[in-house]
Amino acid sequence: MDTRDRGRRTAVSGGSAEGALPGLTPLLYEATARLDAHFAACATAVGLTAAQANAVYELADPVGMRELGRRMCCEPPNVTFVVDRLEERGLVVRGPLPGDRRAKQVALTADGLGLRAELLAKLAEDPPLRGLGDADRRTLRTLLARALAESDPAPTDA
Amino acid sequence: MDTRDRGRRTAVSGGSAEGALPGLTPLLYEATARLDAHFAACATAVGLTAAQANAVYELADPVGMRELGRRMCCEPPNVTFVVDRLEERGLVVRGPLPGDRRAKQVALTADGLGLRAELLAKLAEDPPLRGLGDADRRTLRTLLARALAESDPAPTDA
DNA sequence: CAATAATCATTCGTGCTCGAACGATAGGGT
DNA sequence: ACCCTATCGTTCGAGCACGAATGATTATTG
Repeated sequence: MDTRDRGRRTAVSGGSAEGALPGLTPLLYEATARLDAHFAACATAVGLTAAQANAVYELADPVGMRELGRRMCCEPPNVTFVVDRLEERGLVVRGPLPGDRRAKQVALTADGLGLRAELLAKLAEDPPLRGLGDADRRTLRTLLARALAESDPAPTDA
Repeated sequence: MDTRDRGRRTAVSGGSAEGALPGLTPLLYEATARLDAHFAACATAVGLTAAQANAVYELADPVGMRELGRRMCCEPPNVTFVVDRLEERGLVVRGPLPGDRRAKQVALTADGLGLRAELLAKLAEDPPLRGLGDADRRTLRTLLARALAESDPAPTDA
């Protein structure tokens, strides 16, 4: 269903590297897999791939390719690729970006806007991970934040 | 570093679909991204891609292609692809699987076994997500398990 | 102002992943 | 024995994602 499930390797990091508490890592992977699956299902429902739906989702307003890539969390070549597909289907158009002649501005067409509305509706229909109360969700968020903070993150500035 | 970071779309599922608690979904994605990054770094350190390292990791004993795919959480064509690369490098060999002439058995060579040992050593070196005490880890696991259990999982049987 | 460096989008090559279709073998029913 | 179905691994086509290199434009520096 999803673009590709990234070869979860739940057992890998969850095996010996986890110490005395097995099962945590697989759960993390499973959780993100659920989120991915939900998004991919909504994308498929409106006739898009997950990557394309991601682009459409982020195109609430016209932006340059670069900015779109930033929002999609991917590299420029990938943006070019995905936008190519959307443009072939008439869902977006590339135009000049005012104030910078080397950049291009991507904007949804009327069709694209309609599809985006459909996508948003689908996404809101049945969000996953609702099995927790508000207090539990807060605890979960706190724990995750702490786990990540005390771990070794990617250097904030290069 | 990773094979590809799957276009996280943290904002997507974390935006309106999350209700009154923003920031949970991005944290989940970030956590798995850390795990992926750690694994990919270890893979690169021993001269493998993440997918190849995943296969090598799972090849503790000789298995059929199908079983290997199951362990790697991916589809058969993918196993063929990855095993092809490993076989070209002399890290694995394909042989007949006793008792079933259409299946093949994949086994690590001596080189493959050596590389696997290196990989395991690297993986154990500095496992991520250690920033939590044992009690917090247990809580985290419990919460995740509950969130997933009460959500709508993939149908257990097709 | 001219030369250099930085940035933009693209193209190219490589790798990963999947679904569909294929030949080969295995197993069940008649 | 014979067919029919299921399974095994592979091949093929498509899409996603990245790093490196390119031409066009902008910004900076001398």
